Amino acid sequence: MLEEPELPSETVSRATARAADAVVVHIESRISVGEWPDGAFLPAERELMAEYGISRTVVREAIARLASRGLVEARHRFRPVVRRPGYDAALSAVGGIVSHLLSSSGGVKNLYDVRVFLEAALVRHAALHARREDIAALRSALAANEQAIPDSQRFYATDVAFHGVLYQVPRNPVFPALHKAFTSWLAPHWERMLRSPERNRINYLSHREICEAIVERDPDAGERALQNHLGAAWEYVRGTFADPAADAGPADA
Amino acid sequence: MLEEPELPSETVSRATARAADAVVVHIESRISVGEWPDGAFLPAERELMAEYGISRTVVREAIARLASRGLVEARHRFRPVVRRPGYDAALSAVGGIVSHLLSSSGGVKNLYDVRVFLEAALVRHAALHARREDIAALRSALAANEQAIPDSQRFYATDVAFHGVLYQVPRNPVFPALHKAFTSWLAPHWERMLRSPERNRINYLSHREICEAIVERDPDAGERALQNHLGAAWEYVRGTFADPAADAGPADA
DNA sequence: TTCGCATTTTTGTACGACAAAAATAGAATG
DNA sequence: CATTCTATTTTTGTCGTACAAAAATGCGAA
Repeated sequence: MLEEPELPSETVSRATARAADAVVVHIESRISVGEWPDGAFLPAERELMAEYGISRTVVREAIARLASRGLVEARHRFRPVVRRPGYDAALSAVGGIVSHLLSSSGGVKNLYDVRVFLEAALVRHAALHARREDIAALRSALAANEQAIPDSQRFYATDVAFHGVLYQVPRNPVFPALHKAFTSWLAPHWERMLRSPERNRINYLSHREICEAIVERDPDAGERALQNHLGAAWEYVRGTFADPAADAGPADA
Repeated sequence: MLEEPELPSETVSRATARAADAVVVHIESRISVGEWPDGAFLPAERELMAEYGISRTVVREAIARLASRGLVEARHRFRPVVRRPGYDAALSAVGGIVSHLLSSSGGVKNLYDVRVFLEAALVRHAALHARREDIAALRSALAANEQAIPDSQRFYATDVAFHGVLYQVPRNPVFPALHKAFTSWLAPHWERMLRSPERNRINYLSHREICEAIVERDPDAGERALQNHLGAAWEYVRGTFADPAADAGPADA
């Protein structure tokens, strides 16, 4: 069924294209066409060799490139698994660089500020456009949050879930993906943050304030509450990493 | 059946990691330490072979992985160039996946909506926090925009620049990187959009409205103006790509 | 000096090989 | 019969070598 796929090299206009590039493009198209459904195994390397008439070197390079682009998930010594790209796959692809950026001066602060900025806008949006089911989800998450106050471990999970509801309100799949990305990127710092039921209680009250503002359809109050909430949280995580430039902020501990 | 196989994605904790992984990590550290400054050439493959005592296969895989993460820029048949990762490098790393997402149903709309959402928030922020120099930059961009009305080519550039000023106001390098990413991702669609001096004039007037709202410190008016502006633009680009799900919006041409 | 050409280096690709891990088949057991 | 353990076959990760083509380099000529 698969005759020589002809490896057209016109895809890359400049310079002589790598052989692997054409294979990458072709496999990409086969994936997006649906020849291999999400979760399917890619053919063995030798099979692809035979199909495309290329050496294993090229096959491996092509697979590596596909893996780096998130279209296949290649675990060590396992057959590559086809992954239809999603918004979270896209964001996990940046994970590597982001980890570098986070270790650079001010990286955490920059990323955190973006999160605060985005989430403040999300609260405004929720206050103006949240539907009944959104508010129900928010209240449910808030209740779970309250019940978890004594258990810091569980509180963190419900905390993340509460904020996650905000990302679901716009009904745009990019936002939940962003939420996942933010939490996974910033999680290392949060986990080092000292926790306590008292601290959890304060955070819970902030969540309730945000929730109430949304219910009251008051975007300004919601935005203010969220900025206070996350601003206070920043003061707590600030000490968990050594970043000389982090002190550039309001100089008070 | 995919049972969750405990996902051992810890890069190097497991000893069974790929040989290339260790090399990648080491080279990463050498780059971030500054052993090779930005723009320097990476040593030849054979040299790295000798240094790390590994085969060329592994060297090449390591370089490919570094390239996919944006730490080196490997052009065909040229020595890899070291690139200190920045926020835009991070976002260009997602480019590959995003292009797939854009071709999927509703992908353009989702991304565009996120842009509108973010930019609306940026306008609010600018209206509340723009400094004198920000407003000067905004006015300057607006003037350039006005002068470019007859020349659609140049108008597009000044259009992008005007919106870019909004991303600079928060003084957070993530935002300009996002602006670059958005424009490059959505550019193919914009370029196919038909343009005309009349259309340019309308867009310019929208820009002026946004600028005035910022100067007047009126976030609500600014947000409204921007949403009208980008909403109208969407109606114009909507026809430039064939996406059946794009008609889910208000059904009028 | 600068330009053009020949030589060397380096990259891209191919082929073959082998150890180790995974996948599979087959035998032993209840 | 189903199940578990074992042996065999695949498959992957890595290595080595080889060679064409492109780039880098050096060298001679104008």
